[in-house]
Amino acid sequence: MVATPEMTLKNIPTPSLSRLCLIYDLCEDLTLEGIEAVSSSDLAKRLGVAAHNIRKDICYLGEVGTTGAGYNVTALRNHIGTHLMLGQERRACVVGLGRLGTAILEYPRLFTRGYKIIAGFESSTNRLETIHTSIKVYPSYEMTDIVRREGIEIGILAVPATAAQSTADDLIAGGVKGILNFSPTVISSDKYGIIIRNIDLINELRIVSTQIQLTGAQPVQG
Amino acid sequence: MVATPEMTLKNIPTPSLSRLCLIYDLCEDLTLEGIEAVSSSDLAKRLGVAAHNIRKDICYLGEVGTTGAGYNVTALRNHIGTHLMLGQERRACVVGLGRLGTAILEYPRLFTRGYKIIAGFESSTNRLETIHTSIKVYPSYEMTDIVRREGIEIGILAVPATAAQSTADDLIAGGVKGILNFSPTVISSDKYGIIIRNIDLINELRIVSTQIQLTGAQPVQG
DNA sequence: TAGATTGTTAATCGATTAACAATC
DNA sequence: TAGATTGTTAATCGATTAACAATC
Repeated sequence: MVATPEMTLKNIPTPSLSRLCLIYDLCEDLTLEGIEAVSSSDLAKRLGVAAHNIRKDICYLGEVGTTGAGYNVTALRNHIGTHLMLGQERRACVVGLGRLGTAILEYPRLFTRGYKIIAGFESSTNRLETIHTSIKVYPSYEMTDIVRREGIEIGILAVPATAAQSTADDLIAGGVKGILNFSPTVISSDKYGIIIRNIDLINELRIVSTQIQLTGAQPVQG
Repeated sequence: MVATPEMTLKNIPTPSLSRLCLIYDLCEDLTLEGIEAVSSSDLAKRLGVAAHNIRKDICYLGEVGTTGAGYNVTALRNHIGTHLMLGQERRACVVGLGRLGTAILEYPRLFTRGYKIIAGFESSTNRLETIHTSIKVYPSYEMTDIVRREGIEIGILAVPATAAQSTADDLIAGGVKGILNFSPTVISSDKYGIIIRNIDLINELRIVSTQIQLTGAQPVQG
């Protein structure tokens, strides 16, 4: 790619960003499988998208492939990792240690993929006492302080809907830069530069349900 | 909305569909809070989007509001529920009963929002013996048969990456129409009418990480 | 060389935003 | 009435798809 001054990484569409992250992780798997070279159509097949879509995504980060011969897996991974700064360890915490929260707290893949869970937080002290894990857990009122002290960048939220927004505010007060919210309500922040992603299990199921209806049977008349 | 023959529900963009499902659930919460009327800007504020976006979404389903007075919460919920057929009970199963799978299996909100978990499946018989729940659990080799017999429409996948695609194929062989995949790999189906949504925890964290970088510090030079 | 495959521009498609007439 | 707010069209913005020259 010929560098154009107006063209910065900030212009990369979020869907492209998501796919680039998937490619980054896929490259690690490919290396473990002993595969050293891939084409855009190989990657496309694995990710269920079109090959030109993949090429366009990679193209946002500049040239890395070889015309006629595809991509070297290691080079491609390094290329994406460098540009999107995915190589560095990220410090995170989990808030809300119910079933979902504890499942995330001890998910081994987090560590192997560069996410270090520094702490867990739970507002119920009774509940807190029943949790046995190698990761340190604290009552929620200590959250803002500990987040600041430990330099935690990302908060993973798994609290009830009613607590979600105030918990998010506390995390942001402690200095987190991003929140991945699994609580069943949309949270937001007006503060500049805070990244929030809302993932609601029920809503994901609802989307699947409606798409089943809409692609299957005839739609109801309006 | 004046009905146009070309305009079917199939044309609704997926992001709009997602927001409509959120509004549907939000209406239930509003009713519980005793709120009977909302404007598009009220809804927009709660969902963190623009008000005209909300109006446009609702507009896909036809008129339901009152010019100058907003929407009746109950009427709006019924309107969305009827058109997207969200009112009916949906039969689902969970495959892969590790920490995440069991957390989903017993998530109480599923039932209250219309999703009935009929069964859980796990390939390890040792693991299967340790699970104590009111929901019936089975070894995975029985999955295709039970899915067919019980008329299960949606499969929720929480298995390791290596097992994900073959497990999905078994679910589809049993007749599921949709799959919500939390396994850390993208799954797909060529079969017409099968809806698949892939949600990868690590990738969601990666998207947050990259967006933190891209909005925060200056981007690296390419 | 011939076949394969990237990088990149242009064209198309899709989604959001703006704007405002209608009207409660 | 005056202020508020919907429904809907048109305009803009964003993302995907098509196409192909370059070249390994």
